[in-house]
Amino acid sequence: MEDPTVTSTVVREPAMTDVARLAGVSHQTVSRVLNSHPNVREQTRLRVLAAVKELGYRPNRAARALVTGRSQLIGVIAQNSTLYGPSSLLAAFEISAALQGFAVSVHRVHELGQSSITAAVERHRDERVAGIVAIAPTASANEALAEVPAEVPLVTIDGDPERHAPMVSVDQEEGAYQATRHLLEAGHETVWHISGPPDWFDAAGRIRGWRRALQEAGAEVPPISTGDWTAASGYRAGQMLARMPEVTAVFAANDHQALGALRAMTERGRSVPEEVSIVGFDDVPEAPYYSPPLTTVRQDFAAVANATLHLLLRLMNEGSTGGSQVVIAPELVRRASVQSPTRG
Amino acid sequence: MEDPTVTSTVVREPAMTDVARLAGVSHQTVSRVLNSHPNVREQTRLRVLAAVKELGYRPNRAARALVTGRSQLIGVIAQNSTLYGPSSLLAAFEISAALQGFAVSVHRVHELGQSSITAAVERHRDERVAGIVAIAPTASANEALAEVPAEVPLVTIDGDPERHAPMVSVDQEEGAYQATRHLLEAGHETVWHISGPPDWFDAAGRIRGWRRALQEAGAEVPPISTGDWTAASGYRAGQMLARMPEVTAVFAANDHQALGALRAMTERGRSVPEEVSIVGFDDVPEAPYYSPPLTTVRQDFAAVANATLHLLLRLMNEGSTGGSQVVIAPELVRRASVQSPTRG
DNA sequence: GTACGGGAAGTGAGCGCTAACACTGAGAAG
DNA sequence: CTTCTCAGTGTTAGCGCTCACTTCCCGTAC
Repeated sequence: MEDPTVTSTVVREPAMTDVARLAGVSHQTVSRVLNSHPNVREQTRLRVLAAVKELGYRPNRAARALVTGRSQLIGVIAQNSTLYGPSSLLAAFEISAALQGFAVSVHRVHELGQSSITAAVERHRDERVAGIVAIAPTASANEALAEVPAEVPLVTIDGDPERHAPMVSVDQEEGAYQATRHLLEAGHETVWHISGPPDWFDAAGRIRGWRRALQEAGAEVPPISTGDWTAASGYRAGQMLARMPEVTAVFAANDHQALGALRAMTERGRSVPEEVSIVGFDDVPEAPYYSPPLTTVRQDFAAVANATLHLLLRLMNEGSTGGSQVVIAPELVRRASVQSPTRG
Repeated sequence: MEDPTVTSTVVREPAMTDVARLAGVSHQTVSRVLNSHPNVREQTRLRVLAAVKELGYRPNRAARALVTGRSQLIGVIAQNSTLYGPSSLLAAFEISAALQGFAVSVHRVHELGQSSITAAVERHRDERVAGIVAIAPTASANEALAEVPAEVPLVTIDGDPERHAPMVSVDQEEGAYQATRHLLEAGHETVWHISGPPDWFDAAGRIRGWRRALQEAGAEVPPISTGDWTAASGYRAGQMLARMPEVTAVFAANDHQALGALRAMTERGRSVPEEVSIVGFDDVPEAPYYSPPLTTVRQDFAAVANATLHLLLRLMNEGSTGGSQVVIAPELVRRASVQSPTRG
């Protein structure tokens, strides 16, 4: 039989008062040391730190969050997808945030409808996150975000540029413009486009850039094939385009659609780039190994993530930054999928 | 001039007591309603719910976490990568967790060394997460995890099977075995392997499966080309293999490496599948659109995510489940990159 | 000498919640 | 009619922190 008073002693994690007792100071001094406040004698500071280490003390962030009303947590809303762009972005953001000492709480929504976005925002606010980042590439998502009270620090990625709110995005229009110009300059009479889902701002921006380049060059603007970012949709679009002999240049709204189109062309015996040139968008790591290696437009996701975090940090500290929007420039990457058309 | 007592009133978020006051009950009753405790009269319940709605009350999870010692948060440790496997897994897990009402806090580590894993665990424990999931595909990561105190609910994905701990993984060896058998049955004398990084358990398992299939068939076990999961490394390995006429069948440890090898073969004029057959692993969404469409092994990440969550939930509720390990079976997906060798 | 200033601490309250316990009243059991 | 039970509710005490305030002490100015 053991001593009941001993067995009943719950093994409690050390709290700030335990550290204080060991260091021979008050809990307030421990708090000051841990939050690197000034006005603590160096000698005291070291004594506290030693006690922290000895006890293996771990500050309770829940308690801190309770009293300050803010946790050191950034809430991210992303969609349920393994699309290259959004998931690269997410990974990059998590890295950036960790570097600044923030943990990241991710909430995936299955669809970008208003209600699920709103629910995700609510969930994050329950958690008393310090700020929210939303990857909101569609209009419906942006409508939901517009309803979020202004006091919630919120930065949108790839959102509606018309919404006057803190936002970071890649200049899709510019990227698409460059891609299309590149094909035009290679000598193609016009460029066909396999777009992304039209309710995505990215897709719309790429369409605008493509169209602007064609119009500036006085080229015909052919009908658009609409895809859904998947290789499968690019393949279906490619099957159509492959049948039309006048198609010599295709700009796909992302690399995976470009791959699908490539495959369709190959199957139909239209060689790329000899007969048909193709340009993608994203520069996925595999793009150099497609057959042929894909010319594409690179987006700098790390830069987007960084800009997002810094915008959010400013928002959290200063309350408001107006509707500052950051736009990151994309970059054309030339590989082997573009060539001058063989004159009939 | 306004009444100073009014102007000094800070706009505070409604707390449980505010709801209680409005509903004419005690805050404890509100708590009971919100946590769906029994022994609350239906009529009272409705009154409370109405008050909650009217005030837009949002329970403070930090306060709850403080008193219960646990948040409704699951901490995930993943590596800094956009590798298809890990990121699909992560996305799938976030979905599963959200379905069960858990938020997910993700911590990305840049390397899988002991110190960074330990730091990530500590960070999550600070946060008082209810449980931790670690995607820990290397030995060093597993060593760090072995140090985690047993009272922390922890489930490892793709970890060291030798470590007697709750773990979920895909049967890599079986998948590789099937892939290799498939090539052997097509008539190839032996199968060359482009492996993943050897310190990854997945890579090691695939090597074992490949070797077992060869040995069972009495085939020669050729030297391994080691890759790092990227298409670039597959390409480099492929450049070697393409120069060796005796190479007619290649099993790449993932689809991206397979793509790189494919590219190298094509560049060297060795047609796939006519001269060389290739099998990958993962079944990335783009695999059907490679040239040729890639035969590969599919991993069911949603099943892994689900199993992980349920194991973790059991661990959280029951304290221990022994070292239960769940293994998910992979599935061979036949496409066009495998063919019988052309007899010289 | 007294007064003052400010660095270096400590004290007490309270953030919003849950757990434990106390209480109430109505119906069942004796 | 008392006693018991138990559903339904209230009361109280913290959880572990930070914030606002107070206290102490020493150096300097007058």
